[in-house]
Amino acid sequence: MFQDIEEKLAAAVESQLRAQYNIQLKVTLEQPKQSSFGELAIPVAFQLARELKRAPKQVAQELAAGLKAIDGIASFEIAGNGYINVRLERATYAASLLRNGAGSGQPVSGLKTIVEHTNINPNKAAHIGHLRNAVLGDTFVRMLRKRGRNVEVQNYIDNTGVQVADVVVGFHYLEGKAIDEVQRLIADSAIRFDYVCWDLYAKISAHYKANPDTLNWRAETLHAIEAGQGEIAELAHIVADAIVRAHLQTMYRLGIEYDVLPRESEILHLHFWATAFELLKRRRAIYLEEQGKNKGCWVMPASAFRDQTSSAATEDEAEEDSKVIVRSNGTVTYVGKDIAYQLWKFGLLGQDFYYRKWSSYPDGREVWVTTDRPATQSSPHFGGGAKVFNVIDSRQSYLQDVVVAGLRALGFDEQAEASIHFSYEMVALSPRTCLEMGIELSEEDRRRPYVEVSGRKGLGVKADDLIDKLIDTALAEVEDRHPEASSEDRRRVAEQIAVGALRYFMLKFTRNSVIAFDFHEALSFEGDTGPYVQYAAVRAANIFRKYTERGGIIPDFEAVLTPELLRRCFESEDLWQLLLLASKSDSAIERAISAGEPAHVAKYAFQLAQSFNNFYHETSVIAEQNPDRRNALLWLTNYVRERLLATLSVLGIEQPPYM
RNA sequence: GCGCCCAUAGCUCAGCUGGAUAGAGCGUCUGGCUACGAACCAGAAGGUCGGGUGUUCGAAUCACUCUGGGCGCACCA
Repeated sequence: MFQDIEEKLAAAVESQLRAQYNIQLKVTLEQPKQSSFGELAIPVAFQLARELKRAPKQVAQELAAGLKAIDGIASFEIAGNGYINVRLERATYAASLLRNGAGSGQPVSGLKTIVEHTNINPNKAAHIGHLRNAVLGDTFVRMLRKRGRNVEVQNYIDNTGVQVADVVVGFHYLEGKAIDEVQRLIADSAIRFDYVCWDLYAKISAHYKANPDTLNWRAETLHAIEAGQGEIAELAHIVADAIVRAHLQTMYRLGIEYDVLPRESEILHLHFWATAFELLKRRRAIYLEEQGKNKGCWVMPASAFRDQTSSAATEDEAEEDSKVIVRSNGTVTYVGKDIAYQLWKFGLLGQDFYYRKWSSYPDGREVWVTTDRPATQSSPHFGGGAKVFNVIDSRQSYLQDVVVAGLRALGFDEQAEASIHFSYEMVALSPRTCLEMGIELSEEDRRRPYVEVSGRKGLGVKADDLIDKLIDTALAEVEDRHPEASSEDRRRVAEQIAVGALRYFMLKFTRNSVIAFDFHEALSFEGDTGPYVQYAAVRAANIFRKYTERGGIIPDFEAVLTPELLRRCFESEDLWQLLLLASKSDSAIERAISAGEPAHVAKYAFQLAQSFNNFYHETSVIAEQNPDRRNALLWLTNYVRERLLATLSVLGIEQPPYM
């Protein structure tokens, strides 16, 4: 809603600039420093002043005088040394919000955007680092979908890599377990298979370290997996599938769903790489190295993915920096497979996977998984996106650069531009949390600001443990506050609060700040947290519940709220500011999309909740004696509630029935 | 050695792509529950935006540099 006014105003100023000064300029609008200055500020006079070589204030005055009246805008004022501040017609604005209702998102349209996230190695339980990835990705997807983008969610499964192989080594060589024994572990509901693998992975990693000679187990296992035949390959499949199921379950606890699970095994078996390899060779994007340490490998020259400015001093150095794509033994590296996969995402590979349905979510969404056998079911069409966001932590930016360079070297410049590494910093552990968890720290680590999670060492906070702990903490509080509710009911509310707290916690930090995970902070439900926002929504809902319980009738707002009534109501600065902020929800989401920053949505939700809580405290709605004013307050409450709920749903957070 | 990221209140972080007097939350101190339930609200204290130089009407924001931290730079993924 707010965007409409912004667009109208910017367009009016731009045409005025053309008419008055014959200048073509893109006008940007700002929020005034203080709300008392008005609703919008135009700083364009500063830019103009330079070109016209005149004082900004004078230019602003001239420009403002020339601006014609715009519907919905009350006044232009000159302030500071050259701002043009804009005031809206409050009643007109409120009336348009009243007419248009809250709006219900945008219809889906346009070219496909692919968002790839989660991508956890299917060899152990998910941890908090994976949660950041999944919550960021999922929220970004929700933002895009809310604004009408056509989005496909992919969760890449590396089921043939070293990490899976290591757990298989653990079962097969270290513990001597046969397939049926492992299957019994998976089927046993009393144990968490992904937790078993978590420990086993740490165990085998330690074993390698103590007995380097046993590393040949890994090589043999990898070989068997790649060949895709025999007991070891079968075991790998069984383990990976079971872990993927566990991961999807963990993520579903947070409301995270996927459309398709592309697997590395299919990239291998359907020979995606062979196709990509031919392309790369034909376009001379890679070449066969004939000397140096990379002799016998197919490599991509460093010049393809490094800045030209930082070119190596000598050719030898350039060779050192080039990236091996195919090893001297003929096997392809991870990056090579990733180039093939990225090509497929854009529909550039010229071949496709087969698919079978993996499962369905309660809301009806289906997840499909790739297979190497012709399908028996007809599936949706996957891949072929126009834009691709890869949610991958920033430590892999070098590899992402190589993938993009691969596209560019093949002449797919447009797709290279449309390949976005949606990067984020890692989640580490605060030293305090390490101590709480009984993790021993060296003197050096203790002084660090944070300690890195390590799957190999089994060092980290498991996602499900954290969720369980959050639920327990919330449940204790809910039981205390609502002894009258049934225990299943309280459990459900505690779960909603836990998810709200966790998702918000993962989103409140901007992407490039390292999260030093701290239990004390993550388990907090006060202040800048998800439950704070949920609480505001619950309070708004309570007003309506209490009002109708006491026999109040909710009027037809459009019929009873006259322009005069709206004008009087929003003469109050506080009420007006609340309405205004609520009306900015879509524009907040749109801005967050262009900034690629889900944290902005979380911040907005918090501000709106804060503003509403203030209103809630200051203004009595139900007890308001004047029926006209009461109706206006009820409408305002309802409007804010709808915007708050819409924003929460973009964050993947629900409003509990009570708190 | 090369590349990327970070440094803002005691702590954890925002700061809308260069704009007006730098903001939140936590913590500390003070005050507010007859209920639209205080997981809340109000107020106070707290800052040389790591240091320096530059760019211009204007810098937390851009450039350069220094300091201190983090992460990458495999024929692992």
